[in-house]
Amino acid sequence: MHFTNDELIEYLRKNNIRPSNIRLKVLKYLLENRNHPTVEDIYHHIIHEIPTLSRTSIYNTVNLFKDRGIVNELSLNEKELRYDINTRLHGHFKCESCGNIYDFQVAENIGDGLKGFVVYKKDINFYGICINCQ
Amino acid sequence: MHFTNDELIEYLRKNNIRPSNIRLKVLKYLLENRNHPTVEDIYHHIIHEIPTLSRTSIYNTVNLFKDRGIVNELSLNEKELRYDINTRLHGHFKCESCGNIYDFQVAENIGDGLKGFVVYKKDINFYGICINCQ
DNA sequence: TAATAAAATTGTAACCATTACAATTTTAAA
DNA sequence: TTTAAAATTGTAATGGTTACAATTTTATTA
Repeated sequence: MHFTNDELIEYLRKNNIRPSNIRLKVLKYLLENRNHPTVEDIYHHIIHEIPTLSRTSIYNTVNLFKDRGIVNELSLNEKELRYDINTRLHGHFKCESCGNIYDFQVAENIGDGLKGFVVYKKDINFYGICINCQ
Repeated sequence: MHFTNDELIEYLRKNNIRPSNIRLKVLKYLLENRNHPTVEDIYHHIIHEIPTLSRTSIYNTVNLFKDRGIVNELSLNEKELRYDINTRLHGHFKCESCGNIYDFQVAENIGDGLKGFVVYKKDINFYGICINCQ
């Protein structure tokens, strides 16, 4: 999947995020890879294009994206947090053997028992051994 | 709910955990309160009964309980981890207003799409505003 | 265009829950 | 009692993330 600069700028503007060089590159990476990267992953990918890049800028960027609702922060019982550009409801499976993270479908009515509760974030994370590691 | 010492000892022995004073007190606290406490919560509750108690002992104990499968570790996007003596499948709802953590039912067949995957941990955590804080 | 303000970026230091580890104490076994 | 094993303790280290001030870049206005 490939996104033009104009598409990336539009994506950010629609979500009330001023486009900047760093933000466009982070967004592009998230959209074109969709690999639930850590801050370190993102940093290493972009440092080659922006040699003065600071890790703090990546932290600032993903936190801004999170506040604006265009990424979800994943806490998968690892040391580092991960970021997911896919904000539609889905589950994550982490293979403890190969480390891969798989998306899986989840019924929309999960948690419907919470009547009267306002839910604005749903984390569904499974752990185990994936089919390729058996 | 109240547990006798003999019941607590039996509970640990059945799960291959040598009973000790600290372990019995931690287990008793988890069973009788069921409030998803942090290490700090547990420590503060027991320090009155064991003045020489060390935080490390609480860390050791909850990690041992986790390894033996009698508690689940909850990562609810807080600084601290929490521990839940109820290891049956259920979801957690964290109210961002009052901080309360609610259990809720979850269909047993959630994640059945993961055919061929061995799942040994299921985390289902929701965040929002509870019915009492609206 | 220049001057000014606002926003973005950077780098360092601090934070702090958790773990590592060695020393001490307690418990169990012989 | 002796000895070994296990449990507990206290301190130091870890390391991802945040705080914050300084610098740079971008946008606005005269």
